[in-house]
Amino acid sequence: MNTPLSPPAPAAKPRLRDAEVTKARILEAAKREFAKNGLGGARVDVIAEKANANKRMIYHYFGSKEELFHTVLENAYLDIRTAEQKLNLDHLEPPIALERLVRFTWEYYLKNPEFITLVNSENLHRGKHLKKSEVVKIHSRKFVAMVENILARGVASGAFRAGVDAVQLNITIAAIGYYYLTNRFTGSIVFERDLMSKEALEERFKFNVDTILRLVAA
Amino acid sequence: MNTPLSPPAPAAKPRLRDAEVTKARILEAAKREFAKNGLGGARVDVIAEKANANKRMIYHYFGSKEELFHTVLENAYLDIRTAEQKLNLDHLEPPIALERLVRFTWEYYLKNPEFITLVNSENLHRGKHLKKSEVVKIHSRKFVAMVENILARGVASGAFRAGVDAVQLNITIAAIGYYYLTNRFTGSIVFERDLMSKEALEERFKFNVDTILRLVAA
DNA sequence: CACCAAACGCACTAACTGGTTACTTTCTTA
DNA sequence: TAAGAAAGTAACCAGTTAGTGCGTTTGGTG
Repeated sequence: MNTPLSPPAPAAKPRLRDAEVTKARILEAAKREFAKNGLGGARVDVIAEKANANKRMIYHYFGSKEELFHTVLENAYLDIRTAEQKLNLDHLEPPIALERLVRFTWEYYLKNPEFITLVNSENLHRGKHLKKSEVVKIHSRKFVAMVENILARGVASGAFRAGVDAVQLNITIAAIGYYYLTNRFTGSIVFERDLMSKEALEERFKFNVDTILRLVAA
Repeated sequence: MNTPLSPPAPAAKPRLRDAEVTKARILEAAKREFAKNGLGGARVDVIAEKANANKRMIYHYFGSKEELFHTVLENAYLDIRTAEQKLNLDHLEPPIALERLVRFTWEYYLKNPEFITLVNSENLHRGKHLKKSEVVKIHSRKFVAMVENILARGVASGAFRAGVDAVQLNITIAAIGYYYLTNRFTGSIVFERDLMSKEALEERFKFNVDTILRLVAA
């Protein structure tokens, strides 16, 4: 592509107009706005403003508010599934692998609170957008296979009991972190403790690891 | 109040205009509409129509859309807490009591799906409405005390291990049911199974009881 | 460097939405 | 039973919202 004397880095050419960069800015702003207010509560004008883009561009690149939401949601799923695959749990001792997975899930939710809110919003809409995303299903299959592999190796080594369903385990690992964090506001009120203090988060994480390991223990 | 010859039952006088009945109709319609579309997505006109009441009445009785939501949410919490208290778990064997609680929680979520969506909506708004509800806190304290009692009796009888925090246990019991049901749409897509079939629900319930009993087992 | 497609911006609209004004009808009670 | 209070209604308003028509600017290419 580059001539011998041209700058080597592709990023060295900062164009004033760049469709990809603008799209990315819109997606990032949309993720935040959708996460903050839900699909119904999010405002297209606010997304445009936060993205430092013209509202017209949103319709040019994404067609409609719903299609924009669809893209944001799909990206969010692909992001967490990709990160999970990078964990490389297949070569670890099964109990260690499981603890790593519980930790990863917990920390991912903590660092990416938009993920939780986007998923909640999608479920409020009965999963109508995600249904169309074949690519998400493919990635999810790999993820389930990963957990199945850990379970099978654990049973073989005698560390785990047999008969634990990988999907149920997956759901449970997600649940005990997700619920705590998505309901952190009402939870802090109902239980009259700050569920988000550093100590509370640490305590909950340990509790979660304990819950999962006891669940599969031989 | 009644003269000796007047009808004895207070319900025997069906008035065309009854503030309490109208309020109740509005609250019921609002619960459904808020649960279906969230606070932001719900439409006051739709609530009025579904309640078979004039929109003006909503503002007359509740002041604003947000105050209406507040009332609906508070009622939802009071309803589940009241039902929990009626379980009368204090005289049962601790493991039986815990299983009953897991079953109750699961079935309550199944029969009252609006509860989950209302709580999600409230958390999207950072708990701003529930904060004001002192009465909810009082009921919640009783609930935590109930679980503490079960745990203490279980430890005393040797059935449970010591050191399990009642609040963490509460959260976990709620989480494993709540997450499964609130994310039933995306979950059914991602895991490529119908999570809401009769068999799937039965399987999940058993898994949940198992999870909790293993968690507290001595 | 001329050209044209793609990127971008402004100003607009039709439909909607929470909330209100001004009014009528029904119920209660002195 | 008269009268006032409470319940209920219809029409309306001002601000907002997703979505567009159309003109302008930019940058790559022959």
